[in-house]
Amino acid sequence: MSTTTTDLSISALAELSGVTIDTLRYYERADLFVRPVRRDEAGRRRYGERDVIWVQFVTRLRATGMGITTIAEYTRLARLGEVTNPERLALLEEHREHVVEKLRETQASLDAISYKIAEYERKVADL
Amino acid sequence: MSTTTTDLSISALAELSGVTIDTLRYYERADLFVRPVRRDEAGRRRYGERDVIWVQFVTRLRATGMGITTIAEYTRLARLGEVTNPERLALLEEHREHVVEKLRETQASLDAISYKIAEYERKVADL
DNA sequence: GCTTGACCTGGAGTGCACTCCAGGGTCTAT
DNA sequence: ATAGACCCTGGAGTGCACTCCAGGTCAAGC
Repeated sequence: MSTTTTDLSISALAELSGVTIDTLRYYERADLFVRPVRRDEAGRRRYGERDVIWVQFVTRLRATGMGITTIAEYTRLARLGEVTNPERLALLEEHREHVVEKLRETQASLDAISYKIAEYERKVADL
Repeated sequence: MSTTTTDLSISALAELSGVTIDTLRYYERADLFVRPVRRDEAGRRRYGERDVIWVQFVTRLRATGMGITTIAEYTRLARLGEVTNPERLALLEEHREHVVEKLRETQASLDAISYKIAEYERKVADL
């Protein structure tokens, strides 16, 4: 048995996660990995299973609008270990509130747009 | 009775619509008004009721992620009159699809985050 | 042994939607 | 008639999240 279950190149992780190679490198520079990304003998990045899971979660955070610096802060806490669980919890809870609120607003705007669409449908049909 | 029901200064419209003065001027440059914004004798902008309604709708479109150029296209169609109703309808319907899809994705990501929050709650409680 | 392809680095460039600025005009109240 | 508030213009600057680039290394296949 090997110490790392998975062992992906950057292009493999890119394909798997839907994040581009450039963005993966950018995330690394922005300190969004909990621990330094492993390298092979030639200096190429090798990602393990935990990296895959991490990137997927980062993607969730991004998809809900969390900024890079906030994710970096979350990552920093994760690096410090279990003691920071309460802080990480608080951070995620606050983010969730933002997202829920944003969803509400988007839904409200969508309703207004749908109303407008209904108007157009009526007008177009009446021709 | 006057020909214009409302007659707002740019700061009044800004306050009313929640859009900054600079952004209102920016929207004007970007051609997001159906017809030229009226000016008083001194060259200052005067907004009527239709402008208010229009800006509010533009805000809905922005809030749901429609880009400035697409709104400009929608505006261009509006300028051409009722004949473009079918095109405007199509444009809004396509946008609605995008938004609905985006909402779905955001909700899915939010679910993943909520799951993570539940994990943290469990861990923090178990201490 | 040489090409091909994947990868590396630091740094520059991009697109978007604002947001700010300098320098100037005008209206109102004191 | 002077101060202060509000508005004007063209253009520059900002923040964010990528995205691209030049120039180079390295391993594998022909």
